[in-house]
Amino acid sequence: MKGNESCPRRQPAALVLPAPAPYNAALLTGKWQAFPMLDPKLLRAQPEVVAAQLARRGFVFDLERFRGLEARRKALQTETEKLQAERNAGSKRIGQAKGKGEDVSPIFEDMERIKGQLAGNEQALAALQAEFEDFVLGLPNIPHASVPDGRDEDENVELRRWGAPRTSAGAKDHADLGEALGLMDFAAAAKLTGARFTVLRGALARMQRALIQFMLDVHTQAHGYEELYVPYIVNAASLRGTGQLPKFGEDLFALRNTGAEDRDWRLIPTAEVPVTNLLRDEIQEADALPRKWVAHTPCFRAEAGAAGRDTKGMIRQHQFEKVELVQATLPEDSQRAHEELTAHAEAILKKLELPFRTVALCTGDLGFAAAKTYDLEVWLPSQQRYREISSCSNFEDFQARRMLARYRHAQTRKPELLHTLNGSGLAVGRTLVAILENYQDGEGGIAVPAALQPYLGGMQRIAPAPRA
RNA sequence: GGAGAGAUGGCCGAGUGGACGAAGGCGCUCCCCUGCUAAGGGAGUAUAGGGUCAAAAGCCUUAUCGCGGGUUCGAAUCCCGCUCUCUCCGCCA
Repeated sequence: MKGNESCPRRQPAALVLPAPAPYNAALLTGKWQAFPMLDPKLLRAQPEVVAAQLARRGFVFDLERFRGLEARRKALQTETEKLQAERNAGSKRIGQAKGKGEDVSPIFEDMERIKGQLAGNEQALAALQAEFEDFVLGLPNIPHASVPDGRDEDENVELRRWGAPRTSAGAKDHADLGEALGLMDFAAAAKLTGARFTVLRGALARMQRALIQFMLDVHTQAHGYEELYVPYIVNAASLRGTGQLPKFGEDLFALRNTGAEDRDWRLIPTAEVPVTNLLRDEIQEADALPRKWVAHTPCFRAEAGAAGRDTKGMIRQHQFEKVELVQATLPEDSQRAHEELTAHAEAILKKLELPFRTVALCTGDLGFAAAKTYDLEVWLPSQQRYREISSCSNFEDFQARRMLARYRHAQTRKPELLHTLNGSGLAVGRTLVAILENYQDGEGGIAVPAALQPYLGGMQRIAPAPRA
């Protein structure tokens, strides 16, 4: 999920950010994490550092508002807790006095006063804490130090290319190819539902299923992931855990008639949500890490802000299939795991012999929850350019903090936040698109990638429909 | 969908409105004893916040016994609503 849309890229001239605070090595290379960002302790201790780091990705951190909220919270909370302590002590004294048969009426007078003050205070504090939480939940993750600075996708950095792209003109796009084969039907889907859906038939429907099977097999057998089957409907707590809520509710399909008034169920936008949330409120033993999970699910996205983009074909749909990789690691291992997970996604493209490139997203293009992201972009001959087919991100402790996903430190035996990562391995619909376009034979037929043939009963080519 | 039972710490399990963040047991950690793949003895062992501190330690403090409300000076305990789990009936892939 990209969060950059809602992050203003230009700062108003009136707002002058303080000079970045001196690089605090102790804070940034703490006992178990390189970037303990959005840690409330750091937020309070050095909000300017947070502001400066978030500014890298074009996010304006409202220092003044934060400081105001924080000052009010501190005063109110201290006072409220003092009153609570008085009340608790008073109650205890009543119990003790009664046990000895003493008169308790003077204590009661005192309690009456405390009770009155507490009622108002507790209400005000709850409201203030809710406001504070909203503010903090709206803060995106801090880019990792290795993420290149930049404003938008034009400043992403290409890391490597693989394969030889077909640069000759005349390649048909996947929608034309699929419709000509009679195996891809957008009109039928529009009748059934509306725009941005697809009906696949025959060999293409089967090829999509084969791709799912193929990807799952590679990741479970060659890359060591455990396969999961998970719910396609999740609750709000799960969406908050991975960062989709509260900020990106517009991108999600919400369900009605769920059987309970206050039940807030949504269709998953990615398997990341149910899979990563398995860790929510759990403490892993250190030797159980890394956890490596792979799941195939359909994904549902409202595409609220995408009107007019990629309107033709299967590139941007409300419903698509994806095979998702998720890892949970020790903090010190997440950087290495990120490289590894990206390589696992790349392996699928290589086995399918699809030309692609790997880019490092710049700070301005990073998703809301990500500290660092590599996108894999596959070559689409009809567009003569690379298009995203996988996004592999390291979230460090950002999701873990929201989810309270922890592990027990081997030495200290204390619970510590773990790191989470995920990546598409791959987006299946777009993989199908890429195969159609890259394997078109110029006569309306589509060759089947060698790696996929065993999953299609040895089929080597999808032949064009006979002319009527 | 109908009827009933339940939810307490890593696990099992006790808990009379007041000394309960919670007996006891298991597990785990450390120590002692023991010449030995055993047994015994002792100590410790929930989590998340806030304050203080340059920081850590420490100290002070709040909250948490499924979740949310309520009664009360005081709630694991009483009342109401909800969620989940289990059993039986019905329906169903």
